[in-house]
Amino acid sequence: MPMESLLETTTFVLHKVAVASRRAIAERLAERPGLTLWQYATLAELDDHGPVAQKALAAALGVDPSDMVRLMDELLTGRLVARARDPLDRRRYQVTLTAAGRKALAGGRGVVREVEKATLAPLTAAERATLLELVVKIHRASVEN
Amino acid sequence: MPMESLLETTTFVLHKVAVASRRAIAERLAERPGLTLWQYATLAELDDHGPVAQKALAAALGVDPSDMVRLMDELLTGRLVARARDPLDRRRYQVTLTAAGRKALAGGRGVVREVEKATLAPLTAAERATLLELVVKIHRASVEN
DNA sequence: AAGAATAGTGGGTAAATACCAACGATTGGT
DNA sequence: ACCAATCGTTGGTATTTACCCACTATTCTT
Repeated sequence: MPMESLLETTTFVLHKVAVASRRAIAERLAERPGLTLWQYATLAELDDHGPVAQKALAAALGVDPSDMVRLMDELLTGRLVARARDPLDRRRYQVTLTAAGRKALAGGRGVVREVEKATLAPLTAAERATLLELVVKIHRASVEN
Repeated sequence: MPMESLLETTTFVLHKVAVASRRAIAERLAERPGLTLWQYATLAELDDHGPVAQKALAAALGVDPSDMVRLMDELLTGRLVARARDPLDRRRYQVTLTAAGRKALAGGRGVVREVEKATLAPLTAAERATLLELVVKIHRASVEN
């Protein structure tokens, strides 16, 4: 049998698959709840880990703080998040999800679930779980330092 | 236990992992064999599927034909590939790997193996095989139309 | 109180990505 | 012979990504 060496480099295939599904999600996210992928990720992270400072948010998502500012601008004008100075350290903000933000997030989650169901369709439920487990394992190792 | 919803979206984690390892490979590829990621992929594809026309090459890699032209320019000036008009259809080229191209490809493969060994280190050999199998399965489905 | 460090901000950029339209040369259909 | 389609090519462009530096306001260190 032929070697198919390119298809044997995990990174290459991984990247192709990731980019494709990322694109699919971004497109459908843009039309329905009207969210950017990063906006969605920010809302999700915010929902996962309570009210946090912008910098912590940026670090959690792997985004430059200056880029997080502009992300916040968008979310604030959409009133999807609210900001207040942290009384304990008035340099920091405490960023919180608004009701509208929670609603947008819920819509986004629906889209993500839907698109992933399609892109991961070639896999059985067990395989999907395994895939997630494996990539999370890698991701965890790369984050812990 | 906390929900960690973002880490439960396969696409998000997949993308993070893919981008990170892709970057690592690109950096080391650039210094040692002096190849771009796309140049490497082109050489690999060329090695996998014999001499082919530029358009077929572009299609196989998922690249726009006009971008493939510029890729070829780089590979040609490095004499890593050679082109000749296909005698059966003189619109087409037949692109082939040169000895230098094969050498560069070999170097690239070493780098890729090395980097992947590092990035996939959190996984056992069996898990690495499973991961590759799963993403290839998804990729195949997305390519076949 | 002075100086160092930190959070957020604003302004900018270099590179990568992924396209598109138009064109010459060549071939296939009729 | 004519027209349509195809291959490679040129010359663009819009978007995304991922940075960097300098600055203000505030806090921490000593």
